[in-house]
Amino acid sequence: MSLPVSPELFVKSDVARIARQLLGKVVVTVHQGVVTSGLIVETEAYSHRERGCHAYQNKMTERNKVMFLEGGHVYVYLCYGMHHMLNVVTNRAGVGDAVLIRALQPLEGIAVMMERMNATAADRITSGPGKLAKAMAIDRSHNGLRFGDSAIRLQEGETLRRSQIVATQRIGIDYAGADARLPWRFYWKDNDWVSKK
DNA sequence: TAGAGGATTGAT
DNA sequence: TCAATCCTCTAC
Repeated sequence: MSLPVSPELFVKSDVARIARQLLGKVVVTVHQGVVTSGLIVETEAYSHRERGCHAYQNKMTERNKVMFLEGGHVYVYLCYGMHHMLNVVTNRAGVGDAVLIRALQPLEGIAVMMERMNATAADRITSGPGKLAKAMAIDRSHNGLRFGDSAIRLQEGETLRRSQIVATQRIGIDYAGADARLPWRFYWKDNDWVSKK
């Protein structure tokens, strides 16, 4: 399947629902003519209404300004000085919501991804937000692009049943207090490519 | 303008 | 359990 994801998905519902609906979709990147792609198996929702979010209370900064573009834009930032995080901006322009893509199941370009990861096996090369960005050659040059750009796009893939989706609390945001306990991490049940804590 | 810390990862 | 690594944000 290579149907592009309808842009309406990113603006027509709340960010947690969109995070769930992104499971099974396909991320495709083209870097120096090389195509890589993977099924989304893990996501996290971030809403301007809670403390875990870079755009909490809709506060715009130099880093997060892309989050305030219309849903369907690409938000990439550098974490811990070395890892790039891939996010899908959601909601209408002016509202800072986004979905973090945390893990992929590789489809195309597996040999290239292994090479980029210095891996001798295809094992777990995209199981984690920093890893998948490196494997798919995603960096801050993608920040502010729209999904559908020649470098990065989202396509329809597999449709998951409700029973195949697990919701848990998000990872690595203890600073968010009670909001850290929101069940806004979604993953594909029993999928080997989900990141492990 | 200085200082603290982070939506992670991999090695010890 | 801890270091790597650098950009961003906050406070002064």
